[in-house]
Amino acid sequence: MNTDYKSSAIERCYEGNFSLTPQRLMVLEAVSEQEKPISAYDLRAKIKKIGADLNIATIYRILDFWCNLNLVHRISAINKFVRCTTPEEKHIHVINCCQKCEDLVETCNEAMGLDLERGTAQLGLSLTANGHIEIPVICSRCG
Amino acid sequence: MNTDYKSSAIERCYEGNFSLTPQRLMVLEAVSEQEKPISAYDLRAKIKKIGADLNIATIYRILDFWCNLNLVHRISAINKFVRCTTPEEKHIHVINCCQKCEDLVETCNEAMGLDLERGTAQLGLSLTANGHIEIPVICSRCG
DNA sequence: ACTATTAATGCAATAATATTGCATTAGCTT
DNA sequence: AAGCTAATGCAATATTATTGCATTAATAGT
Repeated sequence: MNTDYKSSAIERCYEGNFSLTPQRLMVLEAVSEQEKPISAYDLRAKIKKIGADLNIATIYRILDFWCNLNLVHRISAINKFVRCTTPEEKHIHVINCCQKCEDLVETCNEAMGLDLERGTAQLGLSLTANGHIEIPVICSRCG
Repeated sequence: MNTDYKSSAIERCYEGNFSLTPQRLMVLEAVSEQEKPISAYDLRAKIKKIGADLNIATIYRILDFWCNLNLVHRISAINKFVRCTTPEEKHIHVINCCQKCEDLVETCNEAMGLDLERGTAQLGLSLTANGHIEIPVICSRCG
């Protein structure tokens, strides 16, 4: 877990008055070590290897916690979780997820975000601030 | 199930040389009667009420079939299925799904589609033709 | 019409994902 | 230290989805 990432976590917990418990930190570490999205159960197994045995409900609750702080994203197309690679920014998180290899590229494409915002506004809808957008793609390696 | 929808179904089966079996039609009917997304299990229950008892595996397989023909979309954010409301068009399907009530608005916003395509291309990725994009929104009623 | 072949469905078990309610523990506040 | 609240533990269960193999239906070739 790089410094920026950890400091983002500390900062957001501080701002929101949430406690940065050992379990929460452990889950965040484990997620952030991964390049690719990981399932809640696999994450649990991974954490078990380093000696801690968290109940699956705890795992889900903690993942949920970090998702709300936007430090983790749930990739619903594949029911897996991944660290946010642009935690320092307040923006619309656009996540390009390869349909074949599950590699992903997260961007903070301003134009894309604005276009989406405009598009939804035209329909009388509002883009949810905290959500992220998943784009199904084929990456260069798989294409 | 309106006429356009049914004719799209017939046409696509014909073109792809797929058979339009009673079960497939039954599932398509049941999905298309719904405004809101419905889960595979609820769909099964619904079909059961009108006298047919399809195994859950069959339900999934058939939903998958229609998803591939783009007449049904799987809304992965909520693990539910919904009829495509713009079946006649070949375009990028943009589905705005309300985070609260699960109401959705499907559009074929050209600008949005093009912008997404451009955005992914810039990253060396290609938007998958058959995929759809889910946009998390809050609808006017829930906002 | 008959047979061979393939596609679709049935069936049952099971895998994978996620949530619930309540008990317990940990961390703050006074 | 006592009281309060938030977090976690625990176990059961709900929900979603897939698998392998058997059976049936549809199709094509003769």
